[in-house]
Amino acid sequence: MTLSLDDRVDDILEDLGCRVTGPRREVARLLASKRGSFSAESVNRELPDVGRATVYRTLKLLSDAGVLCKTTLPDGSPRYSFDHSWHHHHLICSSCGRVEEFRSSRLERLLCEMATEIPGQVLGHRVELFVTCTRCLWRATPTRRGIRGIPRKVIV
Amino acid sequence: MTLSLDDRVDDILEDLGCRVTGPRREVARLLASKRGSFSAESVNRELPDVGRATVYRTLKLLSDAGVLCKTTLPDGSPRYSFDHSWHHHHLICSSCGRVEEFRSSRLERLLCEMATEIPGQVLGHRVELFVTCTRCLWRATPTRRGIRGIPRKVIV
DNA sequence: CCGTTTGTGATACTCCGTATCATTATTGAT
DNA sequence: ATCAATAATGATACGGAGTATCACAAACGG
Repeated sequence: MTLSLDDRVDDILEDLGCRVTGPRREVARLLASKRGSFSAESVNRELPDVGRATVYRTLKLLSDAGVLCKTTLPDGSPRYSFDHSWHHHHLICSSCGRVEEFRSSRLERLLCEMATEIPGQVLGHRVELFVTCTRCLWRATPTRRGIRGIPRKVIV
Repeated sequence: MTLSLDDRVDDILEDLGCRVTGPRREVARLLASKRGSFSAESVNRELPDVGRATVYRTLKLLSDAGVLCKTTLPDGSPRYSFDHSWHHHHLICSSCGRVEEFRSSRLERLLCEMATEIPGQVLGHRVELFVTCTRCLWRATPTRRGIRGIPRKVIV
């Protein structure tokens, strides 16, 4: 049973030594209702009573706190999504912008090894896979049988 | 002997079926003098006689043509750098923003394998390693003996 | 050298994010 | 319960990044 952000904000803010305020709760309540990824501007639009600066400040706060994480779509536009606290990477649909998480221990091990061979001090990494998600594939060429039969032409 | 962008623009533009114009040559000449990565706005500032729109248009043109490639710094700000035409990834210095290229066939093979296990159609990928480059490490703790002795605490 | 086509630059706009700053709300202490 | 210290807010304005528009200028093929 995971509490939604809506229920956890107060604790999160207290843990950070921040004040629990109305606007921050409003942002959290809205975010809790979001599935997938969203833009800062959408949050701003959907909360006309909360100042723009406060929206951005709160998103940054929650990102720094590890509650949200920020991704960049292939076209450069930023998206926020929930960070499920374990180290992960993103599967980004180039078509609809949907962001999903993935992780691969093999990938992590390899990157960790590579870090020892790289000049300078490696601080972290980011891996993004650009995909057409199953939903978009489906929309493009709907088949009774699902996505079976669609060629997997992997360009990497 | 590699010709600098300065010398190649005319051919590149002709290959693309574009006209060879003064402003485009000016941008190319400036880019040729750049080392590492740069922002669109710096190009704009350094070429007051070339319109802002033209600068952006030319950068996009050269990016689409595969001459430049666009990276995103950890803070989200875009940077352009030369694309050395082979598939590669970026080593980004979190401290000074310097961008270097790297590639690892092991990494490519792994990502290619992973693509078959991922739902949806994988179109491509992006891997970024965030580092403190040797130059910045050196500036932080200069030693007679170079960067030897600096602990490699890899957080991945 | 002339007309078609492409490119240019000024302007204005959107989005994303931050700085400033006077005003308001939260909070710990009383 | 009240109060002062402090943190947060929202309005405003700004900077960077990028695109749309459109009258005008340049390129180049014939």
